[in-house]
Parts: sequence; C-alpha cells; structure tokens
Amino acid sequence: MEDSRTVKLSRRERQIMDIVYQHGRVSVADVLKYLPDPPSYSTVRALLRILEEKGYLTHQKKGRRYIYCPTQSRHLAGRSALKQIFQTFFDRSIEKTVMTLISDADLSDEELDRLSQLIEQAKKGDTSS
Amino acid sequence: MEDSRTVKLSRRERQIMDIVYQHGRVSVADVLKYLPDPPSYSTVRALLRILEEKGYLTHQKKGRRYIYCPTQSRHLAGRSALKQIFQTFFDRSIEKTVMTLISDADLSDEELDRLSQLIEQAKKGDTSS
DNA sequence: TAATTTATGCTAAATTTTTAGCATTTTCTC
DNA sequence: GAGAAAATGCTAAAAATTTAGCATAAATTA
Repeated sequence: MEDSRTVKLSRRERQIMDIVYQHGRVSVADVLKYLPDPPSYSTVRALLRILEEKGYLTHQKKGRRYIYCPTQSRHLAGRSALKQIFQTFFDRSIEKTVMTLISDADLSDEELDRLSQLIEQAKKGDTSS
Repeated sequence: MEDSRTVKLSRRERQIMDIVYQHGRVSVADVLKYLPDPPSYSTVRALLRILEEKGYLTHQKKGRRYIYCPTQSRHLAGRSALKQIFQTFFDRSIEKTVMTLISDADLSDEELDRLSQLIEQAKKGDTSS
C-alpha cells in the first residue's frame, strides 16, 4: 500500500505527474493544455514548483521558459504503478492481469504472435528488464 | 486522463478504496488495520461515509457493525485502472506492459505455459472478458 | 531604447480534505 | 432491566491542497 501512486501526492499533483509521464517533458503551457479541468496558469506553475520541491520533478531553462521532467525514470514509475494495480485488483495474478489486458485490447494476430514470442523468450530464462 | 483513479478521489479516499478492492468487504476496523498511517476510528468512519455519499461504496449492517463493499465491480475497476497505467507509462503498448509484468515476476515454466495457452485462445477469437 | 509580450517569484485567500470529539443508539451480559 | 461495551451520527476545527493576483524579470520588436 506504500506506493508512489497513493502516497504523498494529492489529486492535482497525481494528474500532473501522469501528464508528465505521458509526455516526457512539459512546459507549463503543456500541462495546462492537457489538464482535464484546467485552473489558471499560475496555479499550474505553483503545482509544478511544489512537485519539484517534493523531488518528483526537475526543470531546465529552455529559452525563456521552464521545461519540467520527472526525476524517476518512466520505466521504474510504470513498474511500481503496475505492481500496485496488480496487487489491488488482480490477486497478484499475472495471468488475470494479462488476460484483462488482452481481452480489452482486441489484438491482431501479429500482435498476439509477438506476445507469444515474448513469453517463449521468458521461458528461455531471458527475463532481463 | 478522466479516470476513476485520478479524478474525484482524494488521497485518503483512494487509499481506502484500494483496501476495499483488495479485501472485498471491510469493516471500519479492517480499514483502520490496513491503512498505512492510521488516523482515528471516527476519521475512518467519516471517510467511509463520504465514499458512500459519493457512490463508491455501499454498506450492509452485519450484526452491530457496518460492512462496506464497492459499488463498481472489482473487475471493472481493475480494467479501468489498468487502462490508465497502460496509457500513462507504456505508450498504449500491450507488449511493453506485458513485458514489464513478466520480467518483474520471475514466473515458473508452468505459469509461462498457461500464459501461452491464454494467448493461443485469444488467437482463436476467444476474447470474451 | 521604449513598449509589449511572455515568462517566473511570491503571497495570501478560498476550498477541500482530514481529523477528532461528543452524543446517541444498539447489543451483550449480568 | 440496568450497566457496560461497542458500534454509528453528527458537527466543527485543523491541516493540506488548490487557486488567483500582483510584482518582477527577460526577451522581442518596432
């Protein structure tokens, strides 16, 4: 339960972090654009500053504006988010989770083949992330 | 971005909903027990009442105590949570998502075989959820 | 270089969330 | 049935989050 998606971040902060992870690098204007129910410009700036204070973001100056990036890698953050879901909703069962992913996606045969290959590789002990 | 995990619920509410989904049916005492940094008994009661007002929970009287259950099915909630993760962190790629699940899990050969079968079935058009 | 535009810095108010405490009800036990 | 125990109902205070607005700085442009 002590996971980065439920602990420490407020709702707005969570929304913003999701946007950052979805887009990689964002300006204030980007966040504003992607927020579902956008508040004012200075509100977004304040939230970004707070997230930076909390250590979730850093920024670089690009021309006259700030560009914000996550401090934790997307891959790591994704893993931990996935773990949380998997524990909460799928009884820690990989099968149930994969099943849900697949049945919702309506995959093509090629895609299914690639998944098969992935699993074959895992069987050969190639589980490097 | 308009997903049930990021919208509407505060952090405490989210924590509690996760506990409810993990355990199915809970009493106030259960929630208190599972909350990472538990507040007082009446605090938890208040939160459960609010979640019920918002429509996320219902309760039945069991003996002298209330037992709370989610209104939305676990499966549905899991799907929507998964979708969110998958969009935010994995470029909407089933492969990337499954890959991460598998590589973190260190599955046995039997489990991998069952996954293969799952995919074979999907290939035959059996994608009923 | 002066005016305009577009950014950030900071502060404080408004709102929402989180919390505790007292009153009341119900159940159990003697 | 009286008292104790264990639950909920309700209310309001405390804390945290979310917001806007004014001041300021940098860059562009005319």
